[in-house]
Amino acid sequence: MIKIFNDLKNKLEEFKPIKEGVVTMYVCGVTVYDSPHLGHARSAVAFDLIRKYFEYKGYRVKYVMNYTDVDDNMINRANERGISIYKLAQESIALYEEMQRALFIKSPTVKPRATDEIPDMIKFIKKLDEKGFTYESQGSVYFDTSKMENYKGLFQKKEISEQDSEDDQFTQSDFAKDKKNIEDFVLWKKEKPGEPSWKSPWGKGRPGWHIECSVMAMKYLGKTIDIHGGGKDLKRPHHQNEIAQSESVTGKTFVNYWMHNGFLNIDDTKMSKSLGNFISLMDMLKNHSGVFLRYYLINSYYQRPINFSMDKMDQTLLSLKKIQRFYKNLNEYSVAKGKSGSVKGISEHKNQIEELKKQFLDAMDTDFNSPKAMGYLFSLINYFNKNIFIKKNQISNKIKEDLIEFLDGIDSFLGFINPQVKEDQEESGSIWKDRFEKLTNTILDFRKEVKSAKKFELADQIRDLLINNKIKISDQGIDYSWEIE
RNA sequence: GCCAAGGUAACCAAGUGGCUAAGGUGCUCGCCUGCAGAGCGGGUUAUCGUGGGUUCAAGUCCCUCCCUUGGCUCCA
Repeated sequence: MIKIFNDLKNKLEEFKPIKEGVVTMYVCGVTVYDSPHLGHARSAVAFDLIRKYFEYKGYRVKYVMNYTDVDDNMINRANERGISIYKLAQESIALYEEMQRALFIKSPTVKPRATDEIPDMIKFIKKLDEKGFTYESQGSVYFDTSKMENYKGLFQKKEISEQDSEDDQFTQSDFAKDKKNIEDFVLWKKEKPGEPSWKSPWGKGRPGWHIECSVMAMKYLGKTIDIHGGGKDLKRPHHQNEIAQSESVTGKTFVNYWMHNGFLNIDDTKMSKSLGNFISLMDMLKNHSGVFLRYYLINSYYQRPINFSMDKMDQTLLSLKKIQRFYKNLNEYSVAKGKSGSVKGISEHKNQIEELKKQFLDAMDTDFNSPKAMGYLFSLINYFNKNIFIKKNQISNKIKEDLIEFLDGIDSFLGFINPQVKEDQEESGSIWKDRFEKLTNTILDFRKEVKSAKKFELADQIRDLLINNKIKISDQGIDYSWEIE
């Protein structure tokens, strides 16, 4: 049974899909005016993990993630660069999808673009208009939040008193005068010179920010969807407004479970270009593998903020290596043949393994608590190192195969236990890889001879040369193994 | 100012009422090694920001204060 922390109700709830065996999931995507940064990666990995975990548990997942390709940022950036917003979007989407591939993020089932959905948005606003939830002001169409009961209660923990609301500085906003209520939001924005626009019953203009998500979510997933996700910054007003307009149109619950991922800060500060601590994901991938970044992100509970800093990377990398090494050791482990092992011992090991597997899955079931689950994975590793790997033939082939199957299974959503698979996919057929391996082996075979002859000084020089070229050597007595750092 | 998120060991990070507060990194000792590293094993540190309160029982619930970060409306 999967439990989800529902942000709207602020509590942990049992997940019950609308349709048995199917999960409908909508996640607010990015505004495609720039290359992706670490914060985008965080959100993308968090919801990818959730999506894939559902699939691991046997659900069929319909996963929609939109691209916002028209808004002020888009228009400003396109004008700065002297290109169309369409071209800007194409470029940014390409980069975003490159990031997805690097982080082993499965492509969403549907990836709609706002500008392709404008006729549906106009229909949607018409319906809102017919039901009396809108008004026009200065050529734009607004949603009248006072027509909706409990609008202020959405995602709100504490009641704001009328007095506080009156005192807020934003009541002096330039746009406040166009609205009836300060919380009202724009559905259709009147055309401004030099901006892209579309025809509508209210004149030329473009859609407001919130409308696109409601329209696309309902179009592809239905009037009520199981899960809606996004960054914590979208809770209010974006998601609040999505609920308001969607439920006003349909009269039904829009979303059953709301989920929000925490921010990613850098050195205790928000990433921002003006502070110069903006980390582009493409730059990051030059020095760190996508597998590793994925692991780093999954090591935090999705709801919590991550405080990123470069010096944390090293300690995290070491723990990842431990997992990957375990997987390798397990595959190479000699199991008990016939009745050579102690039956009692084998059954004890089996019980311990089953218990830790169960705890791992329980942690994942409880709101996808990946770091907690990782704790149990390490307990499993430690149990093996301590009780099984020290001697041969401690477990049966069945136990070994079961565990490998389990690890391969969870790797379908973790994506970092067995990096070999992914690397092979990328690099298979490369003659350079083959040649490089042969060359390295030749050098190390030579070093082996040198060591046998006890010319240690020369052997150490060869070792240093290779290490300086990022080839990590592990000596086991006279034998060796190596890998690229 | 208002709103939101957070403050758990040297560092990272779980734990939201109930056995000795997961796990990782670091440090340290041992095994291994020609040596080093890597690896493996043992050991190691937490009055859970502060002060009160509720309870048989609180890191976990309520209140005070302090600190960090973010948001404050056609910015996402």
